Amino acid sequence: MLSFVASALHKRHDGGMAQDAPRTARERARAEITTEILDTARTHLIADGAAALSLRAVARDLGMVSSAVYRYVPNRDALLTMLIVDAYDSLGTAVEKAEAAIRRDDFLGRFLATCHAVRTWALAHPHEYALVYGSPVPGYAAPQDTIAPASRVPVVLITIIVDLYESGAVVPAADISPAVAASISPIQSYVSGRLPDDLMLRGMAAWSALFGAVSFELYGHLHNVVTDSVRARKAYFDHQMSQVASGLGLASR
Amino acid sequence: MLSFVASALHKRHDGGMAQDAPRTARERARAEITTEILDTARTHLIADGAAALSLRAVARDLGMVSSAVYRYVPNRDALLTMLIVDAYDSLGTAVEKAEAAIRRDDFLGRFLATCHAVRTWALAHPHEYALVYGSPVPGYAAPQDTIAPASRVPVVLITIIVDLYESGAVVPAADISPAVAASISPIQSYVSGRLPDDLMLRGMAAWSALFGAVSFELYGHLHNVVTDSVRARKAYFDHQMSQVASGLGLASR
DNA sequence: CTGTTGTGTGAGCAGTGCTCACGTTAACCC
DNA sequence: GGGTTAACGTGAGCACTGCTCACACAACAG
Repeated sequence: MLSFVASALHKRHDGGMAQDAPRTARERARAEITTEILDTARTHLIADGAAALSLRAVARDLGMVSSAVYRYVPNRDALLTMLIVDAYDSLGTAVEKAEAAIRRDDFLGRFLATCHAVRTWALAHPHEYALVYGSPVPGYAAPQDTIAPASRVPVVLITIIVDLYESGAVVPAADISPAVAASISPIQSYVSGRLPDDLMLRGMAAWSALFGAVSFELYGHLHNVVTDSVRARKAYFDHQMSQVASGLGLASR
Repeated sequence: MLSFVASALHKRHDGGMAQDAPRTARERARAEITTEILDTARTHLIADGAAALSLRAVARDLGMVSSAVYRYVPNRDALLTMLIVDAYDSLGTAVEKAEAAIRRDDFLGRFLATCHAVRTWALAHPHEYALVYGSPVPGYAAPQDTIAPASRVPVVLITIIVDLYESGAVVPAADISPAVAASISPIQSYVSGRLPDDLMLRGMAAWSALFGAVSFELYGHLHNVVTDSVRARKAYFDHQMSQVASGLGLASR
């Protein structure tokens, strides 16, 4: 189940959230106003995208003066970071929920459910997807707070592959070159080498292909390439992900 | 060779470029200043990214007043569009050149050369790559001028696959569902059905996987996943693209 | 030579992120 | 309760952005 991975990844996150509820009126107000700021910021993000998100506009909507929001948010970048964490978490829960609904021994089904959940979420939240998987704003370095929520989808994917591997349904190739094996040591240390290099690499290829496909569709690169009706787009995506699945060793059907 | 595709795609482009040289002094000056604006804009883009590109700053660098550049460029979006076309063309020539250097019957070599050229160009021009393959700015619709330069890389990939197919080295599967086949009718009409649906779909998967991998690396999603030394990143990419190639029916070695 | 058309100028509008001195007000300690 | 401290809200202000407009001037066409 790889629960050890999930717990390790969420430790910091849960720890930060586990602060007891605010006691004084001021702390209550601060927490409330902070979430109000985040909510209206998210509304603006959804409506107009990250580039158009203005701190002053958020302040206006909340009936406060622009400089007042700086009591709650250090600067615009920090606001965006909070929205990034939000988006990762929103995608993460959507994917986890969809994947959990599939019978545990239906590995292909679990993989495809994950893919569909990612695409569906992305189509429903294009600006949030772009904020997270699009080009990072210049000079912006992803802070520590984002890495735990960001790894929720990869954890789901890895878990599926670990389960698949431990079921014995797939035999990994052994001939991975040392240089390639060394290159993925960071991620391998997360799962404590429970997954053979070959399978880990194939999983990462699937991960990369999944988000590549979603990004292409969302950013308009399929224009004049794939018919842009909802049905056609879905049929195309389904087929491509089945193809990716077979590359993972998941028999189609 | 698919030259009919290339010529069809570049017709509009060449047609637009084929205007005779400016005659009057005024026209000469206009052309010269326009390219000067584009050049310094590109310099700013390379240095600070698209979001930080300021029309006023470009004007300052050129020693002219900000409102003067509006005589040459309708607005900021148009400037960005010109830079997008530039970037597509820069990537396109880099890829075409790298692919052309490989023996024509070495299909795997041609594919890998294409992949490497894309990655190398992207690493050398991160901001231009992000402008083109990153999240589109909100409310921005890719204008007609960009589609021809944008298709240069896909044309290279398709050409490789057509050559591979016509060599008889790969046999396509026939059982593509009608819905999936219909979904790719736009791109199939470009190559006039010269490629079986199965191979076209596998080519598009490769295309999508290639840019997915490059984007992940460039946008920092491999952080804490793949060792971030140049060697490791290259080894990882090489392996993943070989994997993609074998999905295309290109025997690895 | 005269009119038209393209080009450069500077002021100006509306908006942005962010800072700062200034009162106010709530929480805390004694 | 009284006094101190720290958080909070305010409005002005700086430097910047995209973009428009009336105006002056130079180059071109007739």
